[in-house]
Amino acid sequence: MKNLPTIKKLPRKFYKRPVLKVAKDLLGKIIVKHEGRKIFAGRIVEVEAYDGRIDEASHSFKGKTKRNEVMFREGGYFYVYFTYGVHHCCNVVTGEEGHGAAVLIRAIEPIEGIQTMAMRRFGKRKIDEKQFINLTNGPGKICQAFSFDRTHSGLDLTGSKVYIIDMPSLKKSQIGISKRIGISKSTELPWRFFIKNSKYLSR
DNA sequence: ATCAAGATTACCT
DNA sequence: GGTAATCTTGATA
Repeated sequence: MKNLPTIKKLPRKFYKRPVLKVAKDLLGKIIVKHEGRKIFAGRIVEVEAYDGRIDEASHSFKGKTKRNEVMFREGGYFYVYFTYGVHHCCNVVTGEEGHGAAVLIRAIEPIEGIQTMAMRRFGKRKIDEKQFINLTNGPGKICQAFSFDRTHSGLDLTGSKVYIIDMPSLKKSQIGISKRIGISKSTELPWRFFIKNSKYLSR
């Protein structure tokens, strides 16, 4: 057997790099969640970088607290928080221990587990293909579809419950860059990255 | 103890 | 385009 693509989890080394590099490199990769024998998976199409050392919009900007403790670990942990009394958002911790940097996953192209995602998002299993783009095109929607909540915060992404599968790197020309969405501080930083032609973006 | 803000979304006009 | 929903967190007293 040769020339078959190898399915490989991203290793610790991938995550322990600077947050802006990890953010761009996460585009096109596949995030996977196992729930018993059910599997959920999707292609990451939009992310934002947060770096607590220089970025006032980051939860970690003012130092370690009970809520953001996971952000200060070494790269490769899953940071999930609850906001607006309604939604969860999920992040990938990057860099070395103590950095307080993470990548917010903002939009995904659903691949596996779509019927269950539809159930969680819209209360029914059968949805029109047209609605696929509304399943996971926002950070809160992703967490609803995948059932990510604070109990998943601190999971090791090199483990077997939630992880990310390596995929070929994208060309630079396929990646779009913009300011981040929904923040009120450090708004000028161009730290949102997305796959240019994707139909599954949050906006 | 109290309070304001929040890395959002859905639904309204 | 505007805003209600809903509750945790972190800051201040």
